[in-house]
Amino acid sequence: MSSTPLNSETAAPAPPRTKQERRDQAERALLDAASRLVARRGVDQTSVADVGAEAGYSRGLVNHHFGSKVVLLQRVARESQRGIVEIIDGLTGDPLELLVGLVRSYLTWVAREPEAARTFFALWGASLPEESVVREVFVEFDRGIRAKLETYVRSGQEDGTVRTDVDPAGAAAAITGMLRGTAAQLLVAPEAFALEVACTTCEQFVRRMLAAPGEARR
Amino acid sequence: MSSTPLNSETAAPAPPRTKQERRDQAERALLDAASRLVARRGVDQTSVADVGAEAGYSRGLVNHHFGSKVVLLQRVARESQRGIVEIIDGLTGDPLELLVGLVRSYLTWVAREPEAARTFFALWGASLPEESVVREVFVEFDRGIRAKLETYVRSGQEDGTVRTDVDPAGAAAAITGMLRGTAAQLLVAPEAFALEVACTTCEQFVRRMLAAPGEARR
Amino acid sequence: MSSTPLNSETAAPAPPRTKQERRDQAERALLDAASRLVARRGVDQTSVADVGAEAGYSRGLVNHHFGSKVVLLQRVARESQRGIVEIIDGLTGDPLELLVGLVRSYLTWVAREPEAARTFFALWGASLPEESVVREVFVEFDRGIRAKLETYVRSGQEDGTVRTDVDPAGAAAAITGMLRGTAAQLLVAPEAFALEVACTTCEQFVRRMLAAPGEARR
Amino acid sequence: MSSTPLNSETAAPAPPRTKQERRDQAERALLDAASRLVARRGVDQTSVADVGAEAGYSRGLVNHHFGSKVVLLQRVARESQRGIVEIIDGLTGDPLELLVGLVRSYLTWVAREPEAARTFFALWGASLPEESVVREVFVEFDRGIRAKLETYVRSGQEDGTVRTDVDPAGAAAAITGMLRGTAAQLLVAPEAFALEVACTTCEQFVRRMLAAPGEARR
DNA sequence: GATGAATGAGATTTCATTCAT
DNA sequence: AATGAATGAAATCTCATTCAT
Repeated sequence: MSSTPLNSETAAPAPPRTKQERRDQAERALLDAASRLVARRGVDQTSVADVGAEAGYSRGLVNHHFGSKVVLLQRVARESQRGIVEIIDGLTGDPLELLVGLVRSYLTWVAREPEAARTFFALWGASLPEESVVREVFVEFDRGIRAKLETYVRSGQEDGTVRTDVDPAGAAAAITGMLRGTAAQLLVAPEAFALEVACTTCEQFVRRMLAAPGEARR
Repeated sequence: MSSTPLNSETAAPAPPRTKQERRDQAERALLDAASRLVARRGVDQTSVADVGAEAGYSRGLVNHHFGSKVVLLQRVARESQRGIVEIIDGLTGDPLELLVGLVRSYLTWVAREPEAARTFFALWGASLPEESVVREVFVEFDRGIRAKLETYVRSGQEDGTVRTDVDPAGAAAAITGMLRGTAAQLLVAPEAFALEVACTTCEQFVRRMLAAPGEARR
Repeated sequence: MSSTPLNSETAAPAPPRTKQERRDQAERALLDAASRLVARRGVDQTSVADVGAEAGYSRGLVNHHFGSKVVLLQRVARESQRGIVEIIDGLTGDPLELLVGLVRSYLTWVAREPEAARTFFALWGASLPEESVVREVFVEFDRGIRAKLETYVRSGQEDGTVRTDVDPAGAAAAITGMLRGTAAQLLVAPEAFALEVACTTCEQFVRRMLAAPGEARR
Repeated sequence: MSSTPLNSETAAPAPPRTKQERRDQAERALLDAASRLVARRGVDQTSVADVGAEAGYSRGLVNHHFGSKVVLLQRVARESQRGIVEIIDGLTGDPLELLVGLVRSYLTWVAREPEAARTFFALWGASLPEESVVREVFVEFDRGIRAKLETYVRSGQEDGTVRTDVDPAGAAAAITGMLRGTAAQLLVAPEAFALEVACTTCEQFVRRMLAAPGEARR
């Protein structure tokens, strides 16, 4: 019954007062638990009861909060995409350097937060069959990512740092593909793979593909 | 539209005489059925009973032949990888042209045989969670693919068609990643995507990355 | 034939209020149903789905409550042993009379409650193969039973009612064996068998074996 | 086509010539294999396919030879009873000594041939539920065993070595029960049990129960 | 005589979902 | 808000049996 919220930042979250806070806290725990389990076992091998237990709650809480497993998965999928969106939105510099910089940010994210990355990739992998329930979530996501990269290519072409003989949409798709395909290889067999080499090589790819003749070559 | 059952190639195979023929024919039918269903619904949403029925046999035949679902999936995974191996092994020309040619062969394969490609990608997607039962099959496959591409890059460097400031292993991983990631985008949302543009852009990527200064630029 | 539902003991229990009550009631019903079915058909011919249905619940409830068939069977086995434990613990008198009295109590129990007895014997029978999942339950039970009887023999030897040239452990095993083997014959073919004669003869066996010279002979 | 049956006793059986010999040899192998598997895993956990394989033949041979699993089991059950019949029929001496001698023969048989004994006991155990398919085989067997022992008791009473205040049928049942129940305890937990002590004690039981006053006491 | 391909019923188990507490 | 008892569909796998070779 104490009303002093001391140490609320560093201590474990104090038991929240309001229903809304309790609700939000449970939802957060469920989403995190689902994320971990999806990364570990995959979408279909993760049960809603497991998610509840992993979150420290009951078997029934997922349905109570999300209504169905599909809704939970779509929420987790969208949350898993935020890591990548934040990377892209956090980049700075002129368009060419931004696109080159994306390579390193993306691939080191996978190495630095493999669990979060694996959640994203497990869900993406589950979207590849024709009738996947998360497919639509990734259709939208992919469209958004490519649109952003396309914009950067175009503005690079406008400010002269990017060659004009490159198709912006095609380059966006190719870069997206290269990063995702390389990151996936990394997750499947981390030990078979020199991150630093792959990273540097991908940077070269992007730079040589896009850099206008006047730009520095590496 | 011909109604003459003369064409023995397209008609249903005649009932085989020997046990071995029966076994082989059933196995073929089961693998093909499993491939179709995995492409459509994914690994976990495909039941062994469905596979038997889709193949025109009984519910129990998959276990009779393969012993378990896992064994079936690993067989299907390995078979699905053969399409890609055949593409790579079918390429000719000097190393640089071969690597550039790979791009078009790979991406048009996906467009030409989307069902076979989707089988491969659905299984690859299923290999991304940590505890996937098909993971090992793709670890080996990826290693083999990268090793082949690395060899091509090296021999290109030896015969002077490929720049020597490129890391062969890194380039192999990046090309593998680019093709796989681009193809996957194509399968997730074919309508969002101009195959020809993506194909041409990826060819540019490879050529600009690898072509030695003396080589023709496009 | 009374149509008044006054007798709350024999009527179906009222739907319970709390979760714990519901759980206990379901568990009781499942254990009783399993006991009946094991007596009738044996361990392996009893399916968990049958148990659920026989108990008036759904097919899935056994696994919901007990987790697996093995756990259920081990619970049923332990419960089936209680009838015998209660017989032994309910005996009174000096050690010799107690051991003689055990014979009649044991064998009339089999005749009086043949279903409960058959559950015990069906499970014991299932424990005889090398790899039986209930073997351990009977290893412990047998040890306990023999230990008790051994104690009675010893104290009879101490108070002079039991001959001292008898090995207590050996006598415990022999009595246990005689009762169990005789009871089993009774269950296999009740019609081939005069209970009263068998009972009297077994009492003679025990008395003549154990009675010290000063004790009355029958 | 050689006609020299050299070493037919010590060598592996020569490939038999006639169809009948081949048939008999296969049948023998199947029965032995079934016996081993029943002892190890029990009746229901033994599949006919396993029996064929354990015998070194094909999955289908059991049904080819015996028609059904039930028939095989009944054959195995009858064969498993032969060990005990041979023990009883091999005994000599006056009726009292014969019955006392039975104890040692029986219990040492269990210790000496535990696998054969366990086959018998596993099948007997399977006969205890009400609807067992081998029940009838043991009903007959028990009747036969008791009839034999009853005869011995009667003739002992006639020649004066056995007390006349003992019911012959009751004693037959009690002795049968004691031996079977003691042997079963031995098989369930051999390590918990001193064979020699149990054996000696059971001999005492029989002797004290049956010996006429003039007979030597031990 | 022997094989083993094929069937299909049935076993155990998992699990998303519903609902009373 | 949260729990967890209960359901019943569906999954994998086992297996006795049939039958063509």
